[in-house]
Amino acid sequence: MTVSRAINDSGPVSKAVRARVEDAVRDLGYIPSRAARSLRSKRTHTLALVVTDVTNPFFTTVARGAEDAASDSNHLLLLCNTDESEEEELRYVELLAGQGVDGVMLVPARSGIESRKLAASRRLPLVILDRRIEATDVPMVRCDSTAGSQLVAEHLKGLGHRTVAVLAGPEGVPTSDERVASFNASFKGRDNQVFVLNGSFSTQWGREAVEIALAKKPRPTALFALNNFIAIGALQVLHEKGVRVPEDISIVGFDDLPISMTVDPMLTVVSQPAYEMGASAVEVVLRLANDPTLKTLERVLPTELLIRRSTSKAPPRK
Amino acid sequence: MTVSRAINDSGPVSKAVRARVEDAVRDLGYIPSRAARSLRSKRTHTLALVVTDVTNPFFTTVARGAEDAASDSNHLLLLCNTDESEEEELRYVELLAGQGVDGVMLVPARSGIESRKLAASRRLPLVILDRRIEATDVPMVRCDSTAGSQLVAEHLKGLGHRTVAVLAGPEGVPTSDERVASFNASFKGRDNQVFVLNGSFSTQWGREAVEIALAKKPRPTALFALNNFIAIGALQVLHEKGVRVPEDISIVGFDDLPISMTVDPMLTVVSQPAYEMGASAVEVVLRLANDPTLKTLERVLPTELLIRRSTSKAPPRK
DNA sequence: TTGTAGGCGTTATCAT
DNA sequence: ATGATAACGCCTACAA
Repeated sequence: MTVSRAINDSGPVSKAVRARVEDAVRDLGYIPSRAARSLRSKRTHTLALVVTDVTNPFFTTVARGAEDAASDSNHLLLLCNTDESEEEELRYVELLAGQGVDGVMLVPARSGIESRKLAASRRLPLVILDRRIEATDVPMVRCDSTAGSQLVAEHLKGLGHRTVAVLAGPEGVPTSDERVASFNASFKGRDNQVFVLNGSFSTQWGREAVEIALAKKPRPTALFALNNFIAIGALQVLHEKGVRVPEDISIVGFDDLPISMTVDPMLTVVSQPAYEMGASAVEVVLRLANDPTLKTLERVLPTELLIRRSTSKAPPRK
Repeated sequence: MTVSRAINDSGPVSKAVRARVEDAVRDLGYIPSRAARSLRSKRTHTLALVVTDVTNPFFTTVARGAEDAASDSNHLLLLCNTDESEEEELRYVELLAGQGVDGVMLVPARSGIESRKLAASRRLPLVILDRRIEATDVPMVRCDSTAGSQLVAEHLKGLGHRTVAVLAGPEGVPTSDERVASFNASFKGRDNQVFVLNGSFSTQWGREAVEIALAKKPRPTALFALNNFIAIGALQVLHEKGVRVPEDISIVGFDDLPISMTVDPMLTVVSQPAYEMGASAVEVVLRLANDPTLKTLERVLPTELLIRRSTSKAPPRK
């Protein structure tokens, strides 16, 4: 007991004893057992980040922000990948609940309804990350996708584009649906036309989608890719086919690639503060852990349109 | 007790009782406490991956490979970033030891000597990842950097290059030193010359290093960047200055960028099987956890030289 | 087939 | 200022 007090500064300990304890700790290489501590305190000093795929530079950056913030507050970070699967998501949340993590930051595959129920029943602090869902009883940390899509719509309209193909993610995934909806709403106009192509958030789909888009009549003069992978897949195919960007077709992406990963950043994109999102989520989930009665809050981080060289005036119409 | 048996199939339980238990589990949403289990069993079903920076696509991919493998064997994965700092590394390993993780996969900042001592004294299964260190008592999973560098040396020699600048990482970091050494050894030749520029594994250093390299006399006709960030930084500056690749200068990188992240992969690189490395490390660390007497083994994965468009014949010498 | 006792390593609480 | 006791939730060993 005295040792415990000495180590944790959790009570009075005489100088002499404290010194003896410190010596012993050093000599024995003693490290307190987290398992035992957790058993007593119900705290594991561990947070979990559940994303769809860390391999996506956007989530990588979120993860780094989260790990830094977690580390600052003396927590460890568990990383989980769901690959957009609701079953995987639920499996992880169950595992994490049993693990007794202090909090979970979740990028929900769909509505996250099961995960939310489970977390609620286990009093597991849960924060929804990146994606907006229909719920008022969960804290959310996300970016302003709506504003981002609106900026894109304005930008393209301003350049005289009338026909745009939206290379979207899976129908039903909130991020994708939301971006589609707000783009549609803002782009609406007398003779403006939008083709929405739903697929997946992958390079492969970007490659396929751009082929489909190019075959549409009338042919779109601009593309709006709803995430970075889709944008890259599309650019690859355009490059291979010799379709010039932006002379022949304009393209806008969502989610920037880290500057440290591109030689010649030319893609006009909506960029999101990924690192801050991760850090912010940790802050929110820890606050929730310390005060479960916390009024659920929604933190919306600003997006930004970075206009680069992949967009230009629409060609004159015949 | 009967409940425990029912849940874990660890002893005889009558059909009737088992059913009742299952019902109760469902009704109550009961999930066993990992903390308590760990306290008894000394197993946490958690592994840790300690890298220098997840943000590096190479480590991102390693992490994904590790998480998939961990998940397959029913383990969770903790992620830690050291930013090449030995203190951070040791801090994490201590934390992880206390946490009682089942194993640690470590990309050592330097020699990892302190971490290894600590792990050994705590009987914490430890696998060294990616970097070769001077030690025979630790399992290692890494790529054949030496062979990779040799391939680069042969390739450049074959193209007639005589003067090469190696844009290296920090002196003392095994990966960097090893690549430098084996490149030097293989490139050696009558009037061949190598400038080694030590810095850090960052885009920023790539930018600086290329400036230094271009100022050298005689001016190098080829650059060898020892990781992907350095290569990108170098390419950025070359691009900005209008130095043409490969007409004016050839460049080779180490570590590929995921194909899903480049529009026009043009960089000749030594590519490493990052995903397999992560998966392999999990396999090794789990084997070690199950059999601490395991003869330490070294698993060396093959590297590959992907010749693309950033290298070409050296210009004729005056 | 089921149940009891005890201990894993901590720490809150109540003595001394 | 220090120590004894008990309990966190689980599971091994041993009865019944």
